Amino acid sequence: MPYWLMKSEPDEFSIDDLVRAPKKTTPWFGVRNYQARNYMRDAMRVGDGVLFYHSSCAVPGIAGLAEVASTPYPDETQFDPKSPYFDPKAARENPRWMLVDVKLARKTRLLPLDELRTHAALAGMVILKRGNRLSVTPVTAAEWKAIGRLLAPDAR
DNA sequence: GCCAACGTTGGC
DNA sequence: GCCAACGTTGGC
Repeated sequence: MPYWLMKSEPDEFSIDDLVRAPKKTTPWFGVRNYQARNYMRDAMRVGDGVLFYHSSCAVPGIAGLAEVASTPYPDETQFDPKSPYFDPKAARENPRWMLVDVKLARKTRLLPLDELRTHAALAGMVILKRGNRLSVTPVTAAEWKAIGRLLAPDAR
């Protein structure tokens, strides 16, 4: 599965933070859900496409395109007692939380959740399913392509 | 290993 | 701020 959607709360880390990041790359820290971790640890490959999604904000939606930029490695924040993501059960010799680096491809116009819902081609997206809370979800090639069209530089 | 209680997510 | 949905925890 070479395409993914990854949620971030813009108050915490936004597309503009990624634009400003060194090498326009960030470790995708703070994921504390096993299924989401497993996608990063077991399924992602360098170069996979990523939809950068803003959640828990005034207008949730896709804010940019990115790509997986590293193989998996331990999330440092799990070892830091001062971090909100500290996990007392994690140990350096036995890390519990793994992440990948995510590199910006380009910031796009905001493609709101409301708009995603209007497109039949996107009706099956995991993100649109009721009760979905997973912060990392697979995206199909067809969905990726449809979103690419909606986000083409000359698209509305 | 079950499952009730609890905590978190995230759209609204 | 509300609350539905769902994941995790912990007593048994």
